[in-house]
Amino acid sequence: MKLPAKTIERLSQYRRILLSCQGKGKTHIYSHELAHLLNITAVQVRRDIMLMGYASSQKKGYDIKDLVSVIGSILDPKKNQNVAVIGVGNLGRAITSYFKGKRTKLNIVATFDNDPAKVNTVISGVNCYPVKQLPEMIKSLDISIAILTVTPDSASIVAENLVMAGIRGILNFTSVPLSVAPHVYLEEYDMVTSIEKVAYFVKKNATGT
Amino acid sequence: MKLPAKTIERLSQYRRILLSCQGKGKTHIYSHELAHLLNITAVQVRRDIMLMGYASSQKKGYDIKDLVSVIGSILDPKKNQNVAVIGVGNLGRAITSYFKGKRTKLNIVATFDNDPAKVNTVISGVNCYPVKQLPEMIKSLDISIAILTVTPDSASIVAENLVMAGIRGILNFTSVPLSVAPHVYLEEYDMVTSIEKVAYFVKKNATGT
DNA sequence: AATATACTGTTAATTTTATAACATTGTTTG
DNA sequence: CAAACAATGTTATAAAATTAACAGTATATT
Repeated sequence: MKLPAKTIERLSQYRRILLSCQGKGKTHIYSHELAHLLNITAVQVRRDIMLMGYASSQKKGYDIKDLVSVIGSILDPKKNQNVAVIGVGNLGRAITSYFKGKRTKLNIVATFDNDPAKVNTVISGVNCYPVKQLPEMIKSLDISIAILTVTPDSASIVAENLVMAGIRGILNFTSVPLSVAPHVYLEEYDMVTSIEKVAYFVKKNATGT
Repeated sequence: MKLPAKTIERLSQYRRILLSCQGKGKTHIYSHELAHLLNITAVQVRRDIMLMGYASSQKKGYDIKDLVSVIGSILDPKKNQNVAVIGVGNLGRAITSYFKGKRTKLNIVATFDNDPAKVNTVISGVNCYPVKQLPEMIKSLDISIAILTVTPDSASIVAENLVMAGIRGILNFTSVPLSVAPHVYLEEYDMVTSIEKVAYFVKKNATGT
């Protein structure tokens, strides 16, 4: 089964919404309800669900528990995937604390920083190691995914080390575009670009063009 | 001129790269050089540049100064656009300090928080106001864009207040999908989704499918 | 000066993503 | 029970984004 990348992104969002509904005691949900909560169309919801191969048994909407389980069977790994955050600045801390405990199969198990004041401290329950120890810790903790929140000047070299240490996926929050071997999945996100994009469309709306 | 949203995102990235090259004394750049630095194709670079309506005068590549100026003429507003960060947690701080001084026409002029310990402090040179003062400050400081980094439970209500106060664009970093009036440009980014996406493709690569 | 080279600018084709259309089916209602 | 209704599942169409193809042109080369 080969799902579109955009569908994968939405599955993650569906699940969060569904879990939240479940927490409120809801057991079933209509496609248009889910759509409304995410500001997308009901067709898109149904199509995504169809692509997963799930079909609602009733006309009372989708069974939330089933849906969560199906999404989990697609998104979640069989065995745990371990994640590291490289760079314990404000952003690294935000991500670590934000993500902590969000998913059971996907855990942040280590953070890394060069600052001696940060090394060996505990951030949201996760220990901070010196960047120098990246290779050994990646192996010993079986870390497959790295979240990169270091300063721009060290981004490239750290990424290189990550790849050499055997990392399989990188989520890059630095402003430096990375280049990695093709077997490493790379996702980049840049906040300044997002802000500039919003600014552009705000300006565009204002001027009417 | 109506440029694709994806092109707008890339223009922002082109500019950053170009400015960095300029800082190194480079005056001209080939499409394939720029492409390589961003891990995209040279065709895409040329196509984006074409869409802007710019043409290189020489075969020595694009004049960097000209390109930066053309991109600026598209992305930058005539008069300053003011930005506010709502929610001074780790993420809010990260964004504020990260963005500070990055662009001349786009400035973070205020932060907002409910925590009395944070109110009236200065974060990266920007003053923090109580959330209660949002409406008046948005007007008096002429803020058109808000970056939302509050806790999930208050995201919706804060967004509503922002819209009522006359905000024109929102960049939403909370995990709560927002719904705003159509005249407000909304961009959402969720880190957990990004991490889960990376995890999915790492898993998928590993299992060979 | 003619030819090869290397790059750009543009149109065409392809791929990806989203939307629309519609047939199907359970549920409700008169 | 039959008709109307409301929801889903699926195919078809449209829109957006990327990639490919190729013509055009300045520069370099012999």
